[in-house]
Amino acid sequence: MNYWLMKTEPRVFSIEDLEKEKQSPWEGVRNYQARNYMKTMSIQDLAFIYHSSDHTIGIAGLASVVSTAYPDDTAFDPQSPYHDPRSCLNNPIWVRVDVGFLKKYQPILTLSEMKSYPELSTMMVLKKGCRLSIQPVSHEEFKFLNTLLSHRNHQNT
DNA sequence: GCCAACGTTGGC
DNA sequence: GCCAACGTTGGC
Repeated sequence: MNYWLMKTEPRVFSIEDLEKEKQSPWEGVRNYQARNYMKTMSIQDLAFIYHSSDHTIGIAGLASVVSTAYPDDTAFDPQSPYHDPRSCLNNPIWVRVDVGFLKKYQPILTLSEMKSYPELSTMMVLKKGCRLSIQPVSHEEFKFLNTLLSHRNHQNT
């Protein structure tokens, strides 16, 4: 089993949206490195959902990977904001996976709080200028985060 | 809204 | 294959 961090702008798609929909395609990834990571995902992998470009930035929830990668057909749709004319049905460039809602973290584990833990200093998302929207998370990082987050959620529910 | 850091494009 | 110009990301 592998662990991931998946970025989203909550104004476009938030953890609340995923909670409502229970399951959703993770579409619109248009970066080769992120795509390649998605292609290596397995069912039951776990992914932190990270809210970026918002007034509250940080880890907002947890999702499970519920499908392996398959063609992202939003690339074929001229009406879609994710349209890419280079990608065609018989030779799709872009893929997506489906993710299922698991948890919402309240409050969000903010970026600035994450920066305060030396255990998380290796995380890609904390590296300055890292724009990769799908990031691998190490087992150690996951373990630390999971412990931290379940403790926090306990205190608040 | 600003702007640094990054990824992509395209001329050569 | 190099690299300047450009568009985008994302924290602040």
